[in-house]
Amino acid sequence: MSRKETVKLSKFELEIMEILWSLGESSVREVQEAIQERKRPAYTTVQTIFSRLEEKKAVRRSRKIGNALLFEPLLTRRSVYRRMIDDFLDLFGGSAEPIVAHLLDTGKLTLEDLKAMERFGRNLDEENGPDAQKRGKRP
Amino acid sequence: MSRKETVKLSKFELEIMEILWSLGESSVREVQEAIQERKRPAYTTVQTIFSRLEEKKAVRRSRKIGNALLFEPLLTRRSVYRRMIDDFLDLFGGSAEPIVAHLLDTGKLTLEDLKAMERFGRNLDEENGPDAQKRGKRP
DNA sequence: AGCGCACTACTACACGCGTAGTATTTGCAC
DNA sequence: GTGCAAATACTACGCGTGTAGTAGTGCGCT
Repeated sequence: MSRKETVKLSKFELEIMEILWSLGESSVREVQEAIQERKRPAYTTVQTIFSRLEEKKAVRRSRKIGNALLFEPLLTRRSVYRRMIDDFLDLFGGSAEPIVAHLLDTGKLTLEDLKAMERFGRNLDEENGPDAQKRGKRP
Repeated sequence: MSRKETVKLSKFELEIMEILWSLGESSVREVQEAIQERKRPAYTTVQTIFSRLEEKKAVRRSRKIGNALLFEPLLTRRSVYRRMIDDFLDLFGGSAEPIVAHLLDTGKLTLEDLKAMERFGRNLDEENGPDAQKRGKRP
């Protein structure tokens, strides 16, 4: 029953995954440089996160280019979001009401948005592949 | 700009606050015993959380009954929820869309719910007071 | 007035996470 | 084939959090 399939990711780990999802298979360097300069951590810090993501089976070494490893995501954005949202809802006893109330309250969401969303379903990514449409494997 | 007025609470701290909000001014013992037996931690564990909540100015010692301190919340549920939800949304780049999509997706929320909520506004607590309607201060 | 039980105060510890340094390896250019 | 620049591997540390033990104190009953 309980969604335990997908491991829990920390805030920073999620950020790395987010970049991996958008770039697809990438090196540590590429990911590090994709982080906004203002909050870009040391190279080794990003490396550490990759190790942890590896332990968690959230990414895997896909291949090696020169002396650099390339990593690819093993989890989909969708599954990770599911897990995060479910965990979050649990904080409120599983009820979505407080969240939605707040969203409506602060104007972050309107009934119109909802109707629109229902009209033409979801736009989260599909179950597989990086969301970068085309980006041939670099040689 | 940024909602920094209200401090960040951990999962367990939130649970304690939740109980405090529903019971109003209470002792450590009362709160500890209000936790479902299955996951009830040691008395001193609850005490520790109270200390931390005190440091964070989330509660304060209101008075003393016998040798026991009574605590009362200093934050409203509403303000804490705001903070939590805003923090959470930030994880998704501030967009509510993935969350709502997921909620609709999993049936945790329907358009009907939304319409109902809009029809007769919010039912989070008002800006002050415990939400236990009547419960005279015990002598 | 004395004593015990409950409560408070203080201390501890392990684990996750953000953060990064140092040491070791290795591909590549010459 | 040798050396360098860059990458990897390993180690470290401080803070937050969940968890609780122990030492000290004081209210209330007899």
